[in-house]
Amino acid sequence: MNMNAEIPSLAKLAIAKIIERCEQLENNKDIEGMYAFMALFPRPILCELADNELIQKAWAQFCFYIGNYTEMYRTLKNHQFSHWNHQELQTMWYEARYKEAAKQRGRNLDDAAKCRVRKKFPLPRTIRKRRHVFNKRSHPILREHFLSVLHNPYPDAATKKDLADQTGLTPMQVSNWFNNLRHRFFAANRT
DNA sequence: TCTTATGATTGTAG
DNA sequence: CTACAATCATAAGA
Repeated sequence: MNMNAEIPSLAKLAIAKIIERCEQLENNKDIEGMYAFMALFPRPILCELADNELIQKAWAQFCFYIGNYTEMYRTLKNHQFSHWNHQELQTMWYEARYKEAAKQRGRNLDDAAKCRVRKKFPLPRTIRKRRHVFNKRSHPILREHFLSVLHNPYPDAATKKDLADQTGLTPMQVSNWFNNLRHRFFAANRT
C-alpha cells in the first residue's frame, strides 16, 4: 500500500531532524544549546524550507543573539507567529531596535527616545494578535442553538463539544462565542 | 478612510 | 476550571 508515498528526500529528513532537535532544546529551555545548534547553519536556507514556527522562532532568537538584526527582522516579518509567542518576539523586536538606535547615537536611550523608536518601527503584523473569521456555516448553527435555548443559554461541556464538532470550531471558540453573545445580547436588552 | 461587528484576551470572582 | 465585563485588535462594510 501507499505506493504514492514519496521517498523522503534528504532535505525533508534533515528538516524533520532539525525540528525534532529544536523541540528538545525548547522543551529543555536549553537556550545555549539552541544557539549552538542554530550556529551550525550558515544561512537560513533550511529555515525557509521548514515552515515551522519553532524553527523560525529559534532562528530569530539566534539572530538576535549574534546581533544579525536585519536577518531577525526579516524572519519575524515573514512568518506568522502564534499569539503565545507574540510577547517574547515583540520584546525582541523592540530590543533590537533600541540597540541599533543606541549604537547609532553612541549612548543609551532614555524613555522618550525609546518611545520614538517604537513609533518609528511598529511591530509587524506577524507578531501581533489577529482576529480570524469563522467559517460562514458556523454562525447559523451557533445562533440557532442560542435561540433555541434562550431560557438557558449556557451549554454544558457535552453540548459545547457537539457544537464544536458541528461547526469545526474548538470548544474554547464555542465558549467564547457564547460568552460574547450573552454579554452583547443581554447588555443590549438592559437600560 | 472611518465605522461597525466580532473573535480573542485579560482580570476578577466564584 | 467557569462566567463575566471590559477591552483590544482587526476583518469587513460603509
